[in-house]
Amino acid sequence: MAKDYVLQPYHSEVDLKIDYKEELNQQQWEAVTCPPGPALVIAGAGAGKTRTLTYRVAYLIEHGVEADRILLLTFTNKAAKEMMHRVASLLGQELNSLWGGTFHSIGNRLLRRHSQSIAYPSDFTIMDREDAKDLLSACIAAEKIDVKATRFPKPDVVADIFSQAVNRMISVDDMIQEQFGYFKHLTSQIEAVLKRYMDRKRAGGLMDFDDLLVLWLELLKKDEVIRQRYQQRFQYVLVDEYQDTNKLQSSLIDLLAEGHGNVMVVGDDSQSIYSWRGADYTNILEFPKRYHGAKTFKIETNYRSTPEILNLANSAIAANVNQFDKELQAVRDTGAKPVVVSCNDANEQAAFVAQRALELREEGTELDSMAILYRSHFHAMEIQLELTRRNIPFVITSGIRFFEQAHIKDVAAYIKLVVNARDELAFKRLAKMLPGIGAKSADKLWAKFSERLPDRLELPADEDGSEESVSAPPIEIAKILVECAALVPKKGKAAWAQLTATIAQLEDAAIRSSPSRMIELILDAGYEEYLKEVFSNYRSRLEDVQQIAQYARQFESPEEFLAQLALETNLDTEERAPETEDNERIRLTSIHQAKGLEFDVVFVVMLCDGLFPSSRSLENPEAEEEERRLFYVATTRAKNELYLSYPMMRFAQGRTGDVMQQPSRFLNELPEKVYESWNLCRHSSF
DNA sequence: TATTTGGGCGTTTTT
DNA sequence: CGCCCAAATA
Repeated sequence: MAKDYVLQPYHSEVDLKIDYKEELNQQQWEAVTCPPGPALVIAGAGAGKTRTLTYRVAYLIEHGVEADRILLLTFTNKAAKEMMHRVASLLGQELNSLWGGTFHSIGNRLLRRHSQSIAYPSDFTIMDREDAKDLLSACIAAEKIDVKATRFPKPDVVADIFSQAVNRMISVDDMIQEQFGYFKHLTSQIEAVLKRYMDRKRAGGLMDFDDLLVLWLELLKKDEVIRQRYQQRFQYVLVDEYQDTNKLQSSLIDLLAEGHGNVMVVGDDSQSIYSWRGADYTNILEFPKRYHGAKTFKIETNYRSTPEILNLANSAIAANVNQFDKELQAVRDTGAKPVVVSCNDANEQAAFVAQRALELREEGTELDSMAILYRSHFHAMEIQLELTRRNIPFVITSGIRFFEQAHIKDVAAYIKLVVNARDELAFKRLAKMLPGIGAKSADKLWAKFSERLPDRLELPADEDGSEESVSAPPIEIAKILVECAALVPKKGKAAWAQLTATIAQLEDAAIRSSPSRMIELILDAGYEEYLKEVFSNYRSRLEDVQQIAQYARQFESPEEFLAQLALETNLDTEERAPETEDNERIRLTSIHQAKGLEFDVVFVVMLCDGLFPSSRSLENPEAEEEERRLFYVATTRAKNELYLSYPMMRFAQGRTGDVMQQPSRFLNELPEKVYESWNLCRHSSF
């Protein structure tokens, strides 16, 4: 323990670039300048969480800590980028040696360097959710389970069982006992699927998102040399959104900080909204117990919202039992009361939102600083239509993320196969794009193809933990494809030959060195034709692919490009194409994705019981509390104006006619004095 | 008969 | 968009 380790400024205090006392409030200042050792910062919504963390990093660096001794863990790529950017601009210098990123991206970085220690190739492929599901389906099929007769869980559900188990660090058996009791009798079969799934992943050099964390932890636990190396390297560990970490993530942090205990975690238990992903907010509640002598800082001054909005937010969260005591203090001047708007149906609600947004714009609020938030992506249907109809520009962070769209994944599959010939999923995806080849033929082709791949070399254990990876001699994929041609149905022969030729060109060293050139080649070699045939919106998809080619220019190898592609599931439109003109757009987003953002005006829509809170969450009180925290997150995004709306009727699926909706219980819980009511209903009988 | 392909319908939240 | 089932095709 570095008890008497005192931070010494590089220069005398007067020479520091940043005047911490001046730029921070008292509570923030205390956290930022605290001595080394464990620290818990409880920062309410809008209290300057990011600010505190970035100033802390700057403070450490200004006090002589080398940037590469700091590890900054965040929840989203966006948050990571923003923080790195802010620190750099605070200090007026680029900080390339500072390790900052999501848990998953840091895991990826470490595992690439030390893949030998966990018996993986360094060019392992990262699977997204869909890939993982496909592989899981294949495993269930291979187990010869009669899914109909046994009512075996769907691949989605199996994936969830596995994921929850690893993230919470419990066995699959326990996981089923606890939350999937109705599959108890299938436990041994589910475990058999898991075994097969793990074997297939390893055989194919594939990792799912969870593996990036699981194997990272395994690496540190097993390999003492590597563990000590990183424990010594990262003298300061800082974690953002700590309330959303799960057991696996907190174990990683604990292990890394084992020697020195210099961990600063920042979070807000009231904003914990990821328990469905295994997040456990007892991590934050019990941090002081786990880290003896931890200092706790509370930052409770809210600079973001008007007192009226805060008032509503505070009363919204009051119904929750499990939380730290804290009271957000408003410092802003009084503003407009939040409005609860009842509408006839979703169309009227959409009309209201559009209308109000236009009025506010007339009054001088830019569309850019307005957001429409909802619980689930499909709640935004009518609003999208209405905004399109009225020519109001908008950006939507949709349910399907940019890189998960079919055409992007198609292009990636070519590159993936060239990089990693054992990638079963990439192979099958390419095969199924050809005419006359469906799931069955793809299976057969893969069986033939994979049996012809050379055995993987036994990699020698690496004594000094060198960062160089051992590379096997390249596999000539095109050649093996030719050997499989006999199995291709007649209809697909020509296309198979073309695919073979394309792969051969991609394998060529000159092309292979540039992911961007690879993509251009894929387009020219027939993928553009394919796009035209298959998709009605060919133009926009082609543009997407061209944009990807552009984006790929910054990467020097396809491996690097693919890793980034897999981890940045969420790259925004703005980041892909920096806006040239100032065309302002209103933002549509799920509340989960709006976390950490703020807007002058916020509309929260579809506040119906059963939609928000979702009907599934009403089954247990803990889930309901989480939904309430989600509501709290939504309301605290607003700076100046907040509109909470709900339709009285909703078109029912399956049946004809409309179904009556009850306003959300979260609205009913609010004291009437905290909001104003607008009733847009034409029928006033209820 | 074995597969592929097309159409209809329902969506929690994400790295 | 993906999943599932029914019709079309080899």
